Amino acid sequence: MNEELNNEDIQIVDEEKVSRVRETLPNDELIFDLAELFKVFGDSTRMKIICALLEEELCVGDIACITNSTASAISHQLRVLKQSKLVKYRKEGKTVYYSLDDDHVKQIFEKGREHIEEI
Amino acid sequence: MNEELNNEDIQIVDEEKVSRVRETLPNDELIFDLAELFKVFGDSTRMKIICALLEEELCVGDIACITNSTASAISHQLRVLKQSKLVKYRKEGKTVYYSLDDDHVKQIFEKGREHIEEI
DNA sequence: TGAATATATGAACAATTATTCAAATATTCA
DNA sequence: TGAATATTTGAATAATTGTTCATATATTCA
Repeated sequence: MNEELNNEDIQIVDEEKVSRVRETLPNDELIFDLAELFKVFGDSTRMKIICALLEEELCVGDIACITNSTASAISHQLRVLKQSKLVKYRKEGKTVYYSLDDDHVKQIFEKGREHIEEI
Repeated sequence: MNEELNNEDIQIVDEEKVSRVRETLPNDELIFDLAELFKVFGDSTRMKIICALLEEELCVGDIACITNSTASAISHQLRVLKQSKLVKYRKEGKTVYYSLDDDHVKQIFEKGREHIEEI
C-alpha cells in the first residue's frame, strides 16, 4: 500500500519528523508578520533612521540632514516605520518629531549587532 | 557670515543636534551589514526555514516538505542563510543537514515575536 | 491673506530579488 | 559502471520596493 502516493515529484522524506516539526511552526500569519517586521530593518536608510532615533527624538528635516538624504525620502521611510509601530510621532507647529515606539527596536538592533560583531 | 551656506536646497536644521547625533551613528559599513542581516529575516520562506530549524536539524528535502516549497527554492534560500552565517550544515552521504549557527537567530526571532505580539 | 517653512503623498523609474525550470554535481548502491 | 537520489546552480521571469520629482497639505507669521 501507499504506492499511489509516490511519483517523481514527491521526495522520500522523514514523514514523522516532518509532521512533528510542521506542528511546531507558528501559523502563517505570524510568520508573515515577522518577515514584514524584519523587512523594515532590512534597509540601510531605515537602519540609519533607527540608529539616529536611538539617540533622541528628531524631526524629519534633521533626520534627512543626519542621514544625507532628502526630507521626501525620509518621510516615505518614516511612514514604513510608523506602519510597523516602530516609531511614534508628535507634532509641534510645522514640525513633526519622531521617536522610537518601544524598547524592542533597540533590543532587535542590539541582537543584530552582536551577531555581526561576533563573526 | 555663513550666508553662502544657505540656498533653497538647504533646510534650516538644528546644526548642533544634527552633528551630535551624527557622531553617535555606527559607521556606514556596520549599518549596511545590519540591514543586510535583517533583510535575510525579511522573507516568509526564510522565516519558515528558521522556524523549522529552531526545532531541530533538518535536511533540504525535509525543509522543502515542511514549508510546502521545492528543494530548489529552499536550496537557494539556504545559501542566503549560509552567507549570513545564520545556518551551518553537515553532510551525511547524499544528504545535507542544516541547523542554526548560533543563538542570536533565536534571540532575534524572539524579540521580533515580542514586538508583533504586543501590538 | 499671502509668503515661507515643514512634511506628506502619488506616480514613475530603476534596481533588487524570490521562484521556476532545466541542467549539473555528488553520492550511494546494485 | 550506471541508475537513483539529494542537492546545487544559473538563467529567466515576475514582483516588490526605494528614490526622485512634482505637487499637495499644514502651520506660522508678517
